[in-house]
Amino acid sequence: MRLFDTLSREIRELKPREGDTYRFYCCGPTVYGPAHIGNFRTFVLQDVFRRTLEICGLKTFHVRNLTDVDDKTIRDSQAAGKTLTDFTEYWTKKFHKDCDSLNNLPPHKEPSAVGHIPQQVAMIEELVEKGHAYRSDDGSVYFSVSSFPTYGKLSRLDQRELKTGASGAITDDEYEKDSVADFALWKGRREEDGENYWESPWGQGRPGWHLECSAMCREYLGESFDLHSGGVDLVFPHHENEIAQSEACTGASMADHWFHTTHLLVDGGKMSKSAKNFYTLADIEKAGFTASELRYVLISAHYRQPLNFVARDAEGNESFPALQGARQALQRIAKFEKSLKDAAGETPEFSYEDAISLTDRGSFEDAIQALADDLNTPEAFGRIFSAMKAIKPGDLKPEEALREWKGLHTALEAMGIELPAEEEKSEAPPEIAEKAEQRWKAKQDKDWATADRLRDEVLEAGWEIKDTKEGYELCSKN
RNA sequence: GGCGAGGUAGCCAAGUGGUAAGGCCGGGCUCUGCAAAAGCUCUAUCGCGGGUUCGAUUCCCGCCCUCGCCUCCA
Repeated sequence: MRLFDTLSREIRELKPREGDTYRFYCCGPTVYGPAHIGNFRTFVLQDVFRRTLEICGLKTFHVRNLTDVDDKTIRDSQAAGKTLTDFTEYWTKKFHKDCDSLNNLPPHKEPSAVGHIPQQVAMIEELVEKGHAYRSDDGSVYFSVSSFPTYGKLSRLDQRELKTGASGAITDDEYEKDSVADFALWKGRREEDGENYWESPWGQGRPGWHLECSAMCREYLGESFDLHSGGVDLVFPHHENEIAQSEACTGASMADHWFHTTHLLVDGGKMSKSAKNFYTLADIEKAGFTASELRYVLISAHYRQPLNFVARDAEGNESFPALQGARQALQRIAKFEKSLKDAAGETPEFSYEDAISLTDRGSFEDAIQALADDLNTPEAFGRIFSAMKAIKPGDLKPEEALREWKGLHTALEAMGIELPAEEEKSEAPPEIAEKAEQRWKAKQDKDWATADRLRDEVLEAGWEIKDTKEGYELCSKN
């Protein structure tokens, strides 16, 4: 598999450092509220990345952290009148439920910042010892950027002029540091932190944000590992600072490869609560769409391209045309899958593990290859649809149909796409079923006026009559 | 201001130095009493202006526009 590397700015072949297991770290969510669809673009893409690696024959070791202590978790837990732990556990559960709905494989390890305070403190001690960090008067400890000559290599900081405080986020009276570029490894306890503090050699306080990832990477993946991942916005400062901490501490190169996903836009603009275009999975489901349909949309653009999530139609109504399109496309694939299944006669159970071990993907090999080439999900979809067009299930021998069926499922598993279940045919209320039956009789008698009237009545009641070769079907419109 | 990404059909979105995948929507056709469903099929010269080249959407230069980052936002 090949993938673009942010550090070298090249598409590079992925090779595990050790054995046949690819070991990587993904920056996870800060659990202080529901994750939004932009967050999930990243987490879904990371999941497709992992699935592709595994289907390409590698084993993986996937670590993703939970940030459960920072300004926001402390602030919002206090506002909610809960302990930090109760508060973050609540949002962690929500996050896991959403990931599950979206069909993301759970990481092999999911460490949390609060669960790794000793490791973080130990790392700071090493950094202080080695002269890369200093304590300030308020009990905080800062990383000295000037002590780390290659600082900025990931974000090409050496080539930028930092506009100090351009984001408006610096409030330099809060903490005392030598240089604006320095960042906190440990934050001295403040009044507003309440009971959320830990003991350390520098007094009571809590770890800085960047540090947790460095400490947990080291704990579970060692000094050097295969790949580190996150959204583009993490390139600077978060990942830059992680590199500085880790490499200053261990002297070893932190990660061989850096994988960053570009942001999602909503209706061409940034998603924000004030613009009322801020969506969570719950919002999508409330609007009548499924997590699977959202997943389709989230991987419909290449990960290094901005993805424009269209929520409003040309009239400005919030009708989610992107999700409607996804629904149609998924239904088309589902129908094709059904026709392959019919042509094959019987089809076996086919799990993700089966997909990993399958070597003959038939006509869908091309789709897998598109994923293996810099995770080109839109190209993969294109190739799936092209293959579907080329295959005539009715003309295939059962064994050929089975082969294509397995190949299709493998391509879908690689992207984590779940097909919609077949439409419910029965379960219509008796009076609807009765009308449909009367309509069928009228049709047999060629009494078109009566037949059409009954069909319209049934339709108004929310059920659609579809004639088939043998008779008719009743489908719920809901 | 600095750095980065991007502008491809109504919408979404791949890709390529030799005249552009795929999906949605829409049109046409087939089938059907009609309809739905299904199948087939049609719809772009790639932001603008130069340059390099036999030839550029693809390379270079300039311009316009959009988006992101510039210290705790995936």
